[in-house]
Amino acid sequence: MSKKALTREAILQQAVRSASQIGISRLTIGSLAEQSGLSKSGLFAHFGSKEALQLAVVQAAQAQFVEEVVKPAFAQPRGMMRLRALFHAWVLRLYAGNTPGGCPLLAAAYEFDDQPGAIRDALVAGQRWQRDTLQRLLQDAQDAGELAADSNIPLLAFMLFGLIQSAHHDHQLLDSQDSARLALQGFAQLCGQAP
Amino acid sequence: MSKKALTREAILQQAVRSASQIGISRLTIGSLAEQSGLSKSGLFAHFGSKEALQLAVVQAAQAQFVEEVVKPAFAQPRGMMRLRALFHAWVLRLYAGNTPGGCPLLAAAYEFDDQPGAIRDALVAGQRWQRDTLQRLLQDAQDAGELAADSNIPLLAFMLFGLIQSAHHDHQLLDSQDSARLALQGFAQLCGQAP
DNA sequence: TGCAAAATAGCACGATCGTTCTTTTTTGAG
DNA sequence: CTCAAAAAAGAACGATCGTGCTATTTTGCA
Repeated sequence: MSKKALTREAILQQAVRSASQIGISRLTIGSLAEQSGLSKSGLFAHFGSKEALQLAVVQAAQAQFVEEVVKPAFAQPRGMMRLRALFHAWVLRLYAGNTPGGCPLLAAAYEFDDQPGAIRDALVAGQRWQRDTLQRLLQDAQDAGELAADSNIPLLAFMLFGLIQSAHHDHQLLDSQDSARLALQGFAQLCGQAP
Repeated sequence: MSKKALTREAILQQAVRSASQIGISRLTIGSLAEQSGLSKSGLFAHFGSKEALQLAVVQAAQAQFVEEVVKPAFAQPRGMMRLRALFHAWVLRLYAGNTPGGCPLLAAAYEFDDQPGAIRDALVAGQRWQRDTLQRLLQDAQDAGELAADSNIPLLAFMLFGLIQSAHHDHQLLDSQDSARLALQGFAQLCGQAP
């Protein structure tokens, strides 16, 4: 890996952390350069524009999500085990220390939902892919007979994603201690894993 | 109502609209003054600081929520009817035209969850009150025998709020046509109003 | 090791923003 | 209608930001 790519990765890793706290649109070249030990122009040269930097941050956060949530789930056998692994990793990630300000992609969805452009497009594509993946795992579980045959898959995916957002909200804003437990309880109830 | 209060209300109404699109933290005195037909300093004099303006916007949005969602619900008889009225108004408000960029309070929750201060404090208080209200209506419905006796009230409130967020997300970011229907379907399923 | 190319630093610019101070216009009670 | 008080406007400030240009340092291959 070239020096340039290494530096770029270090910048983006720090940028994702910052973005989780202050939001992608409030990242500044100056403070990001300071945190990375670079000069403003040195950092700027890596991206060419602020919007390109922001787009790179979104893509880095998306790659991180795939690496930490989706890939481990696909290491599990198809069906309910894989579905449960996906959801659990998704929820527990909200409480891990790597993004102290919460999920940068959820925050970005609220930041950019009314601002057309490349960033919004990337977010939309990522969220559609997330939803499709979730629905595919639900369908697999249903095909394997581990989910009620009359389950409404799109509705279930919609509700499971709501659990994620509710957990994020209660944890980040309300400092709720049991938001993770509630999300997992909700999953168990919706997917018929508990009475 | 004095001239000052009238002007202030007009400013805030426009500010809430803008905040729903660009977020509270990116409101600027200048553009807000232009939209209100005032000068920068003229508008500024109404609030004294940008943070005070942002706080006033939060409070205005909260008052708007109470007016449009909570009060109409309390016009319904206690129990499932009132609960259903609250949830329906809450969902349908996401699709009304008065806040084109979605719910400013949900967006603000993601914007300020990592920024201590008066604004975050106001958001926390408002969200706790929202949740408490929702749980109280759920409890009333359960007491009236219109909700399963073994329902987990905090979990139900957590999941219902997730439905709201999921509807908001799918509508604002994914331009989903059936997000409102999914949220109402979810409510019916969770509150035992449908098979 | 030498050296071209790549990476980074330094500096300055125009624009924008929040805020302050002073002046002008508008309001509404007597 | 008068006129003091309230409301709004105007101009200017320091700070910060994104960006472009040029110089300097660092890298990695010959």
